Amino acid sequence: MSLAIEQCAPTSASAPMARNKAEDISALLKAVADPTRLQILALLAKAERQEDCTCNLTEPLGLSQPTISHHLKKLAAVGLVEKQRRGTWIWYSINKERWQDLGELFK
Amino acid sequence: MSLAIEQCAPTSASAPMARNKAEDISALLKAVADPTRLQILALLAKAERQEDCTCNLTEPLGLSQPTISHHLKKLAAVGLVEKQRRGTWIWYSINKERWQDLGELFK
DNA sequence: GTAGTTTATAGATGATTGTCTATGTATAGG
DNA sequence: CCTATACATAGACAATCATCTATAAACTAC
Repeated sequence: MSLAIEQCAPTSASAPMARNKAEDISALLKAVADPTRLQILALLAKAERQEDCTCNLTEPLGLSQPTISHHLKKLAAVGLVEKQRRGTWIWYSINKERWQDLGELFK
Repeated sequence: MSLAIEQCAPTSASAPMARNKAEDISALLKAVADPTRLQILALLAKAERQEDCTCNLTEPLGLSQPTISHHLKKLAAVGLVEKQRRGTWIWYSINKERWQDLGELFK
């Protein structure tokens, strides 16, 4: 009998992170894991009063208005951005609490 | 002439985040924005010596071995996990520097 | 060499997704 | 009412992706 380099004991066969929880976190991360949405968030962050309307996002990103609307909806669905109607325009801003939630994930 | 509620001046028509940079960050986030990969990372984090081999991950996650291999490859591709062969087994562990990079994104 | 074990790769398939065009809805001003 | 503007929704399409089965590759032990 030889010296086994190492055993492969099933040490971590314990219960994994609950699937529900993993899916919730994944949904939040998926929302932010898109280059266009990252660009949108960066634009919102540096805009005056940290808010902007859809019409100001289409031109710098070179995308159609429905596409920007689609991305804003995804961001709003997970609470990462908030919308506020003022007259004809709808102003979007980053929800900083939700943003911090993301930071907490990687501590 | 009436009182306009608000002007919609194109304040943030300045240059957005570079597309290359947005795509790089997006690639890193996509790697972690999957429920199964989040579960894998959680298992690695709480395993003895913070490492585990593929064979220990299939059973608690209820997925086939090729599927686990596929996910580990994706995590390794962005540097989030490292692999080390010891005998027949290959031990995977989290790259903590890369993990911290993720946290820095949301500060 | 052969046999057994662990991991990786190839190929297939169904689901999800980012984008577009076309159209609908809501608000403002005459 | 009508017109113009801002935004949302619907549907289509190509690309990406998570999973599987089948097979190959790498290593250990004999």
